[in-house]
Amino acid sequence: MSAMKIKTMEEFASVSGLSRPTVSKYFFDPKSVRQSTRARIEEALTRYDYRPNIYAMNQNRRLTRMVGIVVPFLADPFFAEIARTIERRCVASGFRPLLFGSHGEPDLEVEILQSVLALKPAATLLAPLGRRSDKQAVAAFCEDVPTILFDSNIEGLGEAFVGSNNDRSIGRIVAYLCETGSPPCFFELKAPPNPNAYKRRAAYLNAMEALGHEPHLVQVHGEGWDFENIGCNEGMAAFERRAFATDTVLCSNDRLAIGLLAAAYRRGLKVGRGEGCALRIAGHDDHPFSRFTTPALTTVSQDYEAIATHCMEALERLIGGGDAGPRDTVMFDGRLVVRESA
Amino acid sequence: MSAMKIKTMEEFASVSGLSRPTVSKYFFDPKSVRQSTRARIEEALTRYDYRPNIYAMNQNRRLTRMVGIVVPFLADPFFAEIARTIERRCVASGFRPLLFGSHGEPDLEVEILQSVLALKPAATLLAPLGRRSDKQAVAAFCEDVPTILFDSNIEGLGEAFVGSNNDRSIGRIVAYLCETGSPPCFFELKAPPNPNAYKRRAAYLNAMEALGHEPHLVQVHGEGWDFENIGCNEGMAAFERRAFATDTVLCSNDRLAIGLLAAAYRRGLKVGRGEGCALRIAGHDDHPFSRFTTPALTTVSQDYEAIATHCMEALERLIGGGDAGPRDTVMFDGRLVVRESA
DNA sequence: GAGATAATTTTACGCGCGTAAAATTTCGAT
DNA sequence: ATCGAAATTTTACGCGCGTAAAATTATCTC
Repeated sequence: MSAMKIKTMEEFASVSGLSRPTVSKYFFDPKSVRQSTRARIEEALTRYDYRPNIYAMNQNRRLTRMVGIVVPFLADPFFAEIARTIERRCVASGFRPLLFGSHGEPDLEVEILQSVLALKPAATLLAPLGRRSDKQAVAAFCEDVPTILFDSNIEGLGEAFVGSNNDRSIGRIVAYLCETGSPPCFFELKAPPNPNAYKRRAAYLNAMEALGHEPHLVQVHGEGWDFENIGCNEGMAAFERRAFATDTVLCSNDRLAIGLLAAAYRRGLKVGRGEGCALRIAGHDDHPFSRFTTPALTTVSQDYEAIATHCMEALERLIGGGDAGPRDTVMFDGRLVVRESA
Repeated sequence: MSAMKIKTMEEFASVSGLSRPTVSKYFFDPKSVRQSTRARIEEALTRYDYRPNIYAMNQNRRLTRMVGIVVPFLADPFFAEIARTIERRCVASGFRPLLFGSHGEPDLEVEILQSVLALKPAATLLAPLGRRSDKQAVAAFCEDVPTILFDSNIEGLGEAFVGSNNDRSIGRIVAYLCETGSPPCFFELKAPPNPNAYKRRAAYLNAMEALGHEPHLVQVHGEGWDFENIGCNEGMAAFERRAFATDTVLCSNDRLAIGLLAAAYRRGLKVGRGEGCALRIAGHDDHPFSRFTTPALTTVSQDYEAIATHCMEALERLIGGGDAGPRDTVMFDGRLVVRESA
């Protein structure tokens, strides 16, 4: 490796004895230059470690291989996990993912979309904030960048939506809970940030009605994404005021359930479905750590791999095929994961 | 808002009746143009929603306000949390953070550093993979970009290191555990990915020796960052073979502890320091979810806020002051967080 | 109101790279 | 060895923007 630092493609072309555009062609597709030319470039590459500036490339390439991935909250393990899965798939398909978290803030989401736009990505996978999103700004972004929505849908926006069928997954776990014990109450935020929560509430009400049980919503106050904390504190308060009409609680998501589990423990309530248990608690999402709660959390697994796979398929179709076709909406069924807590 | 879409600064300058460089000056510093000019631009800004392309800006600006933040694994809540804290501080100080996770892969870390370099960031905050990092590549990066290492140190690299004093925090919790019950065994990976783990092991051995107790390392096999899983499975096996010489276990980090907590539960071992408890378990880091385990995890809190604050201070000093000064190393003391598990 | 000086804007060029069109080279067929 | 088509490389220009230097405009004196 030579000591001389090569910073630009011009310099690198010069030391390989070629013109810059030829080198540029090589970096776009090594097979697009003559074999002997390729050998010269690759020989130079062993002597100097040069790599093209990706942002300068993106500025000019008609089509980049960049993919923007935007999620509402990266410190939420659910989103961290799904983002990780999608990122891996992107890399495997030869794309360059760039991950952003909106920190739950609509303004930041808009700003992120602006800077994703500046990247000229081939496409973007967006899990919008949802209710709080600046819909106009998101719509404007979708005009300019082929966008696939995931996790939470904003009707009519983007080329596709990939998510989970809350209706069916909540229906399934409600049915399971009713079959194996008393019908569940539903523990949730009164004004949740994520639209899925609304779908789940509706799904719970439907499912209970269909099974002929009276629904019990236990709605607690709380803002933001600090779900475990809300679940724990508000759960304690709910126990205090005997808010749960039955001994079974279905939580709107696993993070609330983890909080409620902690609250139950503090109240001395044994959770589970065995002998001597005072309470059953279930969640939704199959959060990466739900397997390790004590007791392990019964939940509905969102199919991370299937969602990621379908996102990538939709993405490749979007990039490959010229005609967009109608906006397609795919919702995967959750898988009931019976563990110890319910 | 006019229907016409403004894409470039040229276009925007044209509709504001000015030349592009004037507009460029405005966006660098609104006060740098005449008051009347500024008014014209801002009036135009209300009619057209134009924003400069940040990547094109970065390509040319002598100094950008970009800050690269690189962590080894974003799906680890510890890193997600510290990254979030630092990101917030960056935004508050008027920087534009760009967050990357290496997915535990040295190759990806190198690639990320390459693309961070292309961003021409004002500085970079890097939590390196550590043991598995390509040290040469990291060193080359540090030559080109003012870099502050955090969480895990690579001696001599970067302008500063900000982290936790493992020696003192492990010393503190070992002392606490010894005072309040039997001396702890130390539960860890045999070949951990993160260098802090080695420091903690050494600190444990030191602390035990200083207190006149015989140390007991329980080292388990496992690769990667799936710590809860390793902690649970290997913890089960360790219980099986009675690997823990005492009834107290200090885990190398909270994620292992969360796994071990799950293993103990499955074995029917009651964890805590009260009556009828079979085992005490403690961790290290004060992982965001450690408050919500059952029982709540006794641990040592890393001072996220202090680390983030000092990172930003070092960053501003680095950018502001011309002379770098000697590499400064700051290590914050952890805070003993006594909860229920030990 | 003319001339000098300071503040501001514009011109001209550059950043690192992509890409269409022109120029060159290569290669097979004669 | 010669010609022509195809493959390849180079020339020339553009992307969206920053910035130094030149040109313009505003401000101040007398």
